[in-house]
Amino acid sequence: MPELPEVETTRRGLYPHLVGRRVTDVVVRRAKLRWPVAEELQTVLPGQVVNAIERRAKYLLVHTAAGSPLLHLGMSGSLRVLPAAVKPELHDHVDWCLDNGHVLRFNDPRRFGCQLWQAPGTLHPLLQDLGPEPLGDDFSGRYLWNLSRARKAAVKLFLMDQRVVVGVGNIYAAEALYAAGIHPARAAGKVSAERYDRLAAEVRRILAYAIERGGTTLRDFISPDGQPGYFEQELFVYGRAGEPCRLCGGAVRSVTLGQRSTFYCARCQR
DNA sequence: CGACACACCTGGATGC
DNA sequence: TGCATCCAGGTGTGTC
Repeated sequence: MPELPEVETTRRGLYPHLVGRRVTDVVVRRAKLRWPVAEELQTVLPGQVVNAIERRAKYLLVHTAAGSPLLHLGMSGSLRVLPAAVKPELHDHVDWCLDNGHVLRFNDPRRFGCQLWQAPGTLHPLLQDLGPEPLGDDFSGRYLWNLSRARKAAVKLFLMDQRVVVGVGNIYAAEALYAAGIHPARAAGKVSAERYDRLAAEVRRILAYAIERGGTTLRDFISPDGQPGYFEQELFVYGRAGEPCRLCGGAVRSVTLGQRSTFYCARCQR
């Protein structure tokens, strides 16, 4: 369930358990993730102390003096810190053994995630073409408007393009467009500056709110429990095809855009 | 470049 | 109950 809020929640949850800890060993049970687990995870990481955990887009960078593991959770990945004695289960692909008797355990049924390596002083190629952080100062309605002028693609696909802005996945793209009153299939180049201002504001508001709500799942990193509960109740359109729009009562519709399900209200979004 | 289809993988829900 | 089909929160890659 990793969209940007979940990745940020993961970062915050891992921070107190990892920073200052030494990695003593790395156990790879299944190396074949989206890409093979980087060799450096086993040849360089053991012995290193974690200095910080950074999030860039939906990636996590675990900084050490010798380099930084670059992690992505894909569609189904999760990271937890557990006592080393807890037996690994199906799809627990990688363990980082820590110097306090715990392990950082990576579980990912679909294996779309990855564990790569960024050498000190370099920027990993996967991070090179990313757009601005949606919660940062470089992201604004004006920025979106400027970049979109010649674009014919649907505004939803534009918003989900990680070169345009990072971190907006299928759920939050639908929710932000709904909140901004913009039809997801509208050509990106035909959205006005004013409406992009609204859209940028809604993206920020919704992501920030979700991160705030994600905070309640921090305990999961020690004792796994249920899923974060914020979305089911708080989504306005995502996954609600056929159900009434919470504002106008009209039926929420579903269409496919860019091979992804897209939900919207035809009355509230133009 | 931009736009788009496809690929990667497993599991859960649904339908017959 | 068993089996086929469809769908899922991401994103790099290849083609036009």
